[in-house]
Amino acid sequence: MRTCLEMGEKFGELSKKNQKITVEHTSANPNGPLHVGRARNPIIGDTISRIYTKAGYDVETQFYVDDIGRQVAILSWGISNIPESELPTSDRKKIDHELVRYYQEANRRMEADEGVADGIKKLMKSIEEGDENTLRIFSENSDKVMLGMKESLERLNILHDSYKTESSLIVDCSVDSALSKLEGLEQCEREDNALYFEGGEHKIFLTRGDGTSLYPLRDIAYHIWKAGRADQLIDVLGEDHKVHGMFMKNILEALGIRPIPDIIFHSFVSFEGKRMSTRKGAYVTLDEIMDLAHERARDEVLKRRDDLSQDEVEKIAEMVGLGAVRYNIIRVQPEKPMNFKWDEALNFQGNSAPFIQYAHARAFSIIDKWGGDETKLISEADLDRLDEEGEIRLIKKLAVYPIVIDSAAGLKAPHIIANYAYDVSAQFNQFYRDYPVLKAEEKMIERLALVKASKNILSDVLNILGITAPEYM
RNA sequence: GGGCGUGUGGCCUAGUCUGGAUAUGGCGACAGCCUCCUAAGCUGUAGGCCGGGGGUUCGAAUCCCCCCACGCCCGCCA
Repeated sequence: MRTCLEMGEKFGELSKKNQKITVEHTSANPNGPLHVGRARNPIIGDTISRIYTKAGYDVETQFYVDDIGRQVAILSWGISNIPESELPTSDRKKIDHELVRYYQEANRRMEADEGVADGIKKLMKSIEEGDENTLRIFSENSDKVMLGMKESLERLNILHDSYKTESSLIVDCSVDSALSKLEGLEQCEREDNALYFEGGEHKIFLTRGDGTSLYPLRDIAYHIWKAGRADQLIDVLGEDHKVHGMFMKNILEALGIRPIPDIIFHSFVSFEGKRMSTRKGAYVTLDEIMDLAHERARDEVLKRRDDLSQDEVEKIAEMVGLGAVRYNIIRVQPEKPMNFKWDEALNFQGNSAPFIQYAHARAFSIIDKWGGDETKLISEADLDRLDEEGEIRLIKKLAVYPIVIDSAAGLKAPHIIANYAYDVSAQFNQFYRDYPVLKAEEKMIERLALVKASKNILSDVLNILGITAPEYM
């Protein structure tokens, strides 16, 4: 515990590894707003990045933008061919919400009308032929939707360090160079001039018969590119990419590329038993749930505080509401299926973010009321005097923090951090109930030191979860 | 049909890699606790043949085999 106090926020930080890790996450098709089904990916990716940073690695997070794929082609066709007057009104004034209407309507028309399908095919073809005008249109549309997604992610405290567009891999010939490497592989063969990789009983097609690239090839090019810039790669992918991921690793291995990515697969968040779909418009958007969480949190704040300014109320509502959303998703192992339920996502009690935030606020409040010199706690406290059961239990809980970081990183299991945060909070709340601090007959300094150490860890662990630690709530 | 994953009280969940003693918590329900540092808290009660069956073992939620249910994938889409 002395170490914990002396190190402050640095406690739990593992030795510097001098290793660069690139974490790829989110990488959602820029065709519309992020929905809750997709939100699991960025939350896992961002948390794992923060865990690795804490574990001593140099982490870069990256969003792989599919700006030339079919989804953007459909979106672009819609934007160029459908007048806004033929669309339903947008559910909110936000660029990704507005543009997704074109995507959805284009999908509808594509199914009903072969001419539309052909139009979209034509777009795909010209992008593959390197038509600069089409590329410009695609990137513009993709950028616009990305703007909206970034805004949503930022609100959730998720920022990518870099973005890599698929088109850039074609333009700089990374795809061509990957292709020539692959052609030399004995597992690669051609069928009607289309190159494929033979893996078990599966054929993974890398190019079309006309020589244009397919997603697996471009993804390999991307990973070769990434491998040249990092010591370790982590990808966060949905479970629908399992086969793809496995073959990509095999292919990279066959090419002798290193590092091979470690892939964290997560299952989807379904809604009312069904998978969410951007195309069909069957989803709850991330924006929607963030707004609702904020509102719910505001109600809760107002229920118990009448002494705060409106500004303060809104600030707390944002911290608490969004914390609840992030926590609810990260607390469960990635591979477990989740069924989205409003009352769980907006749960503010028990195993939830507000519970942890509340413990932090309590700890902060004690230190704040005391108002002394915190640095003195380290030198003046005789920590051996903290020998009562509840004190010892809390100290032990705090002490394992570095081990928790290490195993969460090693197992690539962000939910371990969430569970730990809950455990510390529960233990702190029991300590809070059983042992007076400021009114302690003796041991006040010692207990203050323990409160301070708890507060440090709580705020640090919340930070790893990307959740704000409030000073009061 | 094949591959991968998931299955733990009414609901959600930890533990499964690395087997160990009465299986972890939460929500909900019920019963309590604010003259005392924030009750978004705390305490107690009820609720579980750990999907089913077989096996390995002194010992299995955990390892092996079979089966069942659910999800994802099985395109010259991504």
